[in-house]
Amino acid sequence: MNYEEVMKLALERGFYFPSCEVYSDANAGFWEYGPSGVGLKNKFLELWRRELIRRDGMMEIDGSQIMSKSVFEASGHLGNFADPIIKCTKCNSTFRADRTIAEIANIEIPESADLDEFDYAIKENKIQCPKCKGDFSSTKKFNMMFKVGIGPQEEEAYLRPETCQSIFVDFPRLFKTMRGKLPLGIAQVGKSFRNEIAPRQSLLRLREFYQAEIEVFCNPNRLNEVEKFTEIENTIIRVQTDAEPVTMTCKEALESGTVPNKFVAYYLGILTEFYEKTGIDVTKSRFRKLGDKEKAFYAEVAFDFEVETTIGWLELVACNYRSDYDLSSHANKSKEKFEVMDNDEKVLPHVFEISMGIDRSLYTILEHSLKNDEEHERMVLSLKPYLSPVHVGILSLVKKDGLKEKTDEIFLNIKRKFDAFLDHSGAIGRRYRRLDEIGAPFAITVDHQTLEDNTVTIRKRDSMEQSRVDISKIDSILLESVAFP
RNA sequence: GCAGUUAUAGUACAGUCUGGUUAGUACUCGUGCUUGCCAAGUACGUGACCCGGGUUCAAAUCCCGGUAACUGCACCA
Repeated sequence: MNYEEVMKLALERGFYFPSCEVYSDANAGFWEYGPSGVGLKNKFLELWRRELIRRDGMMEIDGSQIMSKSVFEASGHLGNFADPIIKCTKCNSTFRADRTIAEIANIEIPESADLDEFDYAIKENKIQCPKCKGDFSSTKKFNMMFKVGIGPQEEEAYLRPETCQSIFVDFPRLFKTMRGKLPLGIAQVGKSFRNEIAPRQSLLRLREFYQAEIEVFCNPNRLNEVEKFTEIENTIIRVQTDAEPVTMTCKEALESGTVPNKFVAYYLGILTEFYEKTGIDVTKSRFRKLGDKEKAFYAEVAFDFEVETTIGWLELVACNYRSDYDLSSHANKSKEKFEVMDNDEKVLPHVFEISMGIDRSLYTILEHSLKNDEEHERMVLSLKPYLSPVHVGILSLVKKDGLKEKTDEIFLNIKRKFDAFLDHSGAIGRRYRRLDEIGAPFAITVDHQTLEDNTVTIRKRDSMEQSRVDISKIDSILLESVAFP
């Protein structure tokens, strides 16, 4: 299904919708999750915890969203997370100063250069607006971080532009108190904030968005000593270094040198296995190796995990080998020690990061799962049962003759164990269709026979097949069917 | 941020050009009846002109300004 169909479903069925929509000054780039969206998100994160955090023995933290100025001085975000921009005084178009100068005058000025340098180059080369030939204003820095003022003095602090900085600054304490041993994965789920110039396409480019980030701290001298590698050596991944993605096993990726070491290959493998279990079609995925110009300022090697959707390739996860960039920066700035012992060796750990965009992942799951079943004239959201916001609909065939009471009784017995949805009203077919659209894998219907022999029918979402089971079996059937893999 | 397009119920659309009665339709949603396993029928009901200003006796409709969404460009650590 395409973006429009997913959007319609999201609005009609409570997956997500614009923030503050009743007010006309609502800003672009902010969206909220409704009940169905929260259900899906929570279950997605539970799967993430199972498949990555627990599988690899990582620890999870929950840090502050507002962080002090020093953090971002050290991380480089105050210096580098800003683009030099110039604005045309005539038509108001905004351009990147470095790129415009490179394009027109063929002069390369690094983006981190002094602003004077850009102004000088623009003046010397008489560079004008490519659109209207107007003159440019002087160069300014546009920083994508939101600044906030703390306390009555409004002291300078920032909303985090990525969740991982808490992981870096917390690393010394966590390693000491939680009996850390390299390699050590530390994870965090939470919101990040970026003042995007042009937010677009609902969940796909937000100003306030969810990330699930993992930072794996490792000994850079032991990147090929990964025992767990055998678990994923035959897992198939798709890697793109040139024009087209190539399908290969993790072992082949390692041996061909496509992926630099066992350590990175292992995480690309378990990440792919995770996404396969979300129901995203991983044959439409790729790890795209980024060139030097595309990489973030802190990354040494970078792979973007991208998935093909109806609106093109979508970046869901950034995998960056950040080396010791972050820990040494924070060590220098804070004067704290970040080295740790790895057996007898004292090392400043390197970091491999798996930075997942949750909102984009949820969109992709919805797009890949939503099907138009033309034969039965219905939309079906074929979510994996363990990701569905509603596990089971509990329906009475009709309200009268005591069926309602019997249905209520069944609902009462299972509503704390499963995400169950009770519905008595309207035609039975309509109620099935509604459940199909929010991805409920099962519907249990109470009919007249139920009153005689204590059996109900269970309907499966995808096949629409029904079977009769004893009420006493409902628990165990559901337990097995909606369990995480 | 630039350009173009658009903005009417939960959703999709009509009406706007040519200002004028109670803003219409479909689906959805709620209640009743009916039926009794896949969006049926039937009756009733809830629900909307993006925001602000201007023109006018009168503005959903015309004008100006904002905001948002879509498309393209630019941007995307």
